Amino acid sequence: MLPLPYLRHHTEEAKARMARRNPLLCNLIDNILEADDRRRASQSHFDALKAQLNQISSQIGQLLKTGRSEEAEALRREVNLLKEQVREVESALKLAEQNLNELLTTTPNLPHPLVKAGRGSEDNELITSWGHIPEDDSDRLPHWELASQFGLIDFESGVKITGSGFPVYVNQGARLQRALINFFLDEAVKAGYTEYQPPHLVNADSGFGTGQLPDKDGQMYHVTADNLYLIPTAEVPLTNLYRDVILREEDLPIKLTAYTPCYRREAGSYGKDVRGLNRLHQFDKVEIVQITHPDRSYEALEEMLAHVSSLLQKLGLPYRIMRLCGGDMGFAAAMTYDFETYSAAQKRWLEVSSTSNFETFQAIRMKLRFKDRSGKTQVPHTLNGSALALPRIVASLLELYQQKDCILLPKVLHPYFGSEKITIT
RNA sequence: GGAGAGAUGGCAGAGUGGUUUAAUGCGGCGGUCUUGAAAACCGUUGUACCGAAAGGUACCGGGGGUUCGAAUCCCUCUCUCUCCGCCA
Repeated sequence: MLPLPYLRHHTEEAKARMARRNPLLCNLIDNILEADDRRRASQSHFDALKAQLNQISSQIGQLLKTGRSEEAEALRREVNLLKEQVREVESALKLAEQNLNELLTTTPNLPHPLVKAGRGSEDNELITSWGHIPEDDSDRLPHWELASQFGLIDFESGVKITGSGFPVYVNQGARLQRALINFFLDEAVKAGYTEYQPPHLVNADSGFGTGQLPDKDGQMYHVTADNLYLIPTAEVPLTNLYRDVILREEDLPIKLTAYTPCYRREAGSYGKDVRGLNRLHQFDKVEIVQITHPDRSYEALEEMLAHVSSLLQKLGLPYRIMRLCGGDMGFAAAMTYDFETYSAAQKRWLEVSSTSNFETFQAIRMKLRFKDRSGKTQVPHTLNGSALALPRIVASLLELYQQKDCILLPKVLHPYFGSEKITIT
């Protein structure tokens, strides 16, 4: 949710920022400000009438107490007109609040001034890249063939027991998942993140808090019998731990991490882009989340980028970092960096991490605040990033490190995997 | 799944129609005292909104209703706890 005071006092700046997402969204800001004016007028009107009514009510109380019931009776009759007015103004106020709320909750975040205007992924900015893309390559196998050759993943059984997009990891494939999860979690804990195991189902309030609802209703699996949602990312339960909380300034920054499976319906995608591990309905991911002082959130974002980079470097995977343009960013983000690793057989880049600063957008929705040292209530910034999402890492690893009869694993994984390589069994 | 109890401020816990701007205790913060600390004592201590301010309004799990007036009465929903059943 956008901060109203900022919109009021920096309207043109806000519109300029919003235009980076889509110029057509700018009039949303005017609509919000108009709705807010109407709401405030209603509020004043209501408050004044209610004050009058309260005052008379307590007068009646006093009169009754001192035995002057005739006067009380007279006042009681008089007040009916006022009461009718209150009723009308109250319903006007509720309507005004609803209007404003509807607008506020469906308006996306303002991109940071550094974010380029643009429509989609073709407008994203390349920030940096690392590692060497192999060029030999005619006989490199794609990961789904390697997975089958080495007996790592049973896609067909997944289809049978659930449906497409639900792979079954087998034997060394399952062990590799566990190795990567443990490696990522250990690295996050080393970097100061507190490890959590949150629920995989969340209620609608949590979905709303981080901005998945109402924006992405329909992309989450919904358990209708209990009105719960399967998490699309650990960001949702982790960040919502701090929903409706007032922190102290010295509590910041808060750094959280969790491994969870992620569940996404991803309706309407088919074809070669979703082959193998490219796009799944269920996948594993280690997530990192930070809650920071508003003055330090972009430092925290840099720190998170460095953390994710170090993971990829330790795995030896070539990657590049893209800063998303306004049109390609998610609903709640003010700035997003995507990490993409190179798929040596598919010869394309695969997104393995998305790391974002949401500024106050989620915190306002969640009613997350902190008291600064002077005792004033302020809104902190929230950030999160994948560190990392497993399937495309596995795809890149298999394709990059494949040999004729084995797949050599990067050194950091040896102790986790219990072996230096994946072999044919 | 069955039966019962309950939901009040950071916590505990009063309050069943009008000095409740929610008692009291604990905790927190400030002060007195002290070499320092503890104890004791004094003061202070929720959130949001409207307003330049003075001040006002709302909030006692959510929503609705009765009433001049609701934490308190009525309806409804949700959640929590206890016991039983089932169960990793």
